[in-house]
Amino acid sequence: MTENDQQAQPPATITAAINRLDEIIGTLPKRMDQCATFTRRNLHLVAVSTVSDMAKAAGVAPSVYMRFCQVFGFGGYSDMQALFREQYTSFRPDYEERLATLRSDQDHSSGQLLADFAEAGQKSLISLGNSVANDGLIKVAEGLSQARIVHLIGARRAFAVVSNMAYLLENLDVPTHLHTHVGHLSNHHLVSPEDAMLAVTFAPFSQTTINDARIAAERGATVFGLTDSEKCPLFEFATETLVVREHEVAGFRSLNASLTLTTALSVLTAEKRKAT
Amino acid sequence: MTENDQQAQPPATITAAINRLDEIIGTLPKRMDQCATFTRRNLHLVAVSTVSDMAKAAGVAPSVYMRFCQVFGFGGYSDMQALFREQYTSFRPDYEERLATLRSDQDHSSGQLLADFAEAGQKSLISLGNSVANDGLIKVAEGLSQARIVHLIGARRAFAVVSNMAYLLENLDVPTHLHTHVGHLSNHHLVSPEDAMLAVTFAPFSQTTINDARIAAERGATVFGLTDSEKCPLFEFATETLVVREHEVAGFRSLNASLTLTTALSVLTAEKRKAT
DNA sequence: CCAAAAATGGAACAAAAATTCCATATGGGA
DNA sequence: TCCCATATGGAATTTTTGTTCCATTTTTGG
Repeated sequence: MTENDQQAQPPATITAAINRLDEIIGTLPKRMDQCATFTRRNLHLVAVSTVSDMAKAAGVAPSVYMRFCQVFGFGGYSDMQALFREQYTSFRPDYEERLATLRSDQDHSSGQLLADFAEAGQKSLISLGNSVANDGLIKVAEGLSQARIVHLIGARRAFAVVSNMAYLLENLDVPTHLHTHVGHLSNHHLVSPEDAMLAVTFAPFSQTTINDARIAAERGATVFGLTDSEKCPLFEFATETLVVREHEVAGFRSLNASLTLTTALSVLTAEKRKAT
Repeated sequence: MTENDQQAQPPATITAAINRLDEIIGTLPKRMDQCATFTRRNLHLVAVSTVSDMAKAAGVAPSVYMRFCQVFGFGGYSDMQALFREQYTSFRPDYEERLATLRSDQDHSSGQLLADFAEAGQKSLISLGNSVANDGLIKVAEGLSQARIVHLIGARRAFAVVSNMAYLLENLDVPTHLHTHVGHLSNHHLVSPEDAMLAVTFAPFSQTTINDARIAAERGATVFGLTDSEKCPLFEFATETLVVREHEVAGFRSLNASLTLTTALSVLTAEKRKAT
């Protein structure tokens, strides 16, 4: 009634909550401010934590955190948590409706598609863990780490894989050359016997990639391969070829396993390189 | 003792849990199978739901869902939930520690590193289920499908994402231009008001990407964004900006969620385009 | 430096959730 | 068809969590 009542209505959205937090931080008593600051920095924890968890993490008593929720405008912790949990569930069709979807299995229009791709990605990552790639992975990392320059080549679907690896290796201070064929320059002369190449190609295999890899091998470089099939021509001349199995949705293969593998490979390579 | 005891030890990782789910689906009694199937498709809900929520959503009694958790190998729902909540909290406390581990530890040179990255990928894909608002995805797909040309731009880490999307869209017969700055040509004149652009940039944001996107917006094109932070400058002028949360291992963020999202987005865009 | 007001932390209490139990239903072999 | 093993759903129980209360401490203004 006076004028400075603690905000009566609670924030209706996460954005509003963040704004309000930024407003009140600094204006609160010590312990309450700890609550506000901690919460501001760990918004993602609210949805999955209990009051005691939050209070303990913020370094205050549960009752203080409780009161903080009220000053914040909520009825209590449960109300505040509800807001943060909402985002995980609200935009989705109702539970019952989802169940129907789950049965009919025909709906491809909305989030089902995204969920399907996510599922395919998950399966790819499981296969990756189960596959025997580990031995080979070490060998390839070893080989790449000893190279003067690491040459990366991959076309079409494989290009995202090699370009990501080029980015990682550059950040890890490993001399890298990403072959792109810009201006139809093939850069074969760049490859020397002290170098190593990683060629990535998935079925149906890119003739250009195979050719370039073969030429690199002929020039004396160590060639490694990454593919999704035992029939890959790289097996004919590559020192070591890794095979990843990607799952697919309606003909669209994911890249999750390949990217995860090459990320690990990049880090391993950089580590081995520093170790020598 | 006989031979077919229900698995005694619970899955220790998300990957193991998904794997085990895929194994047992189909082998369980009707209601239990509903639990398994629903959970498999809604992994992201476990962390923020109660048993009753999950049971109701799966269309079974809470006690059945409870028993499902036990057959699954967990002591109860709480245990299972703990595994899924871990991902929200685990990376908080000792990020430093993990980095140190990465440097010192030798035995991760085996498959541990790969397993860690795979695990991070799984978590990213689960988060994808709740971090991206479904209607945002639809809006972007809608916008891209109506464009004369789809312009894609992304630098550094984001480049793999846009180059993959360019590959997909091309195969789906959607006119696409991937901006690459080869020869320092910026191609601004290519962008017309009938076009749409998808700009991808992750923190710390690429100034070039932001600039090009802003210029495209000024030229009248519809600009959409994909990023990993609410602070992304794209929010200032983009029509719609999607946010994905990627998990990381020792500072290396995965790209799984982003790639999965853009794959779904590509397919959706192509579908909508054909529908008109 | 003192008194009043505000803030704090712990313990008590209430609400909600997880978990178990048991009576009933269901399905598969004799 | 009947019986037995197994599955199921709802209600009872236990545990955990949210919330409030109050004595003690700290801060603020005179």
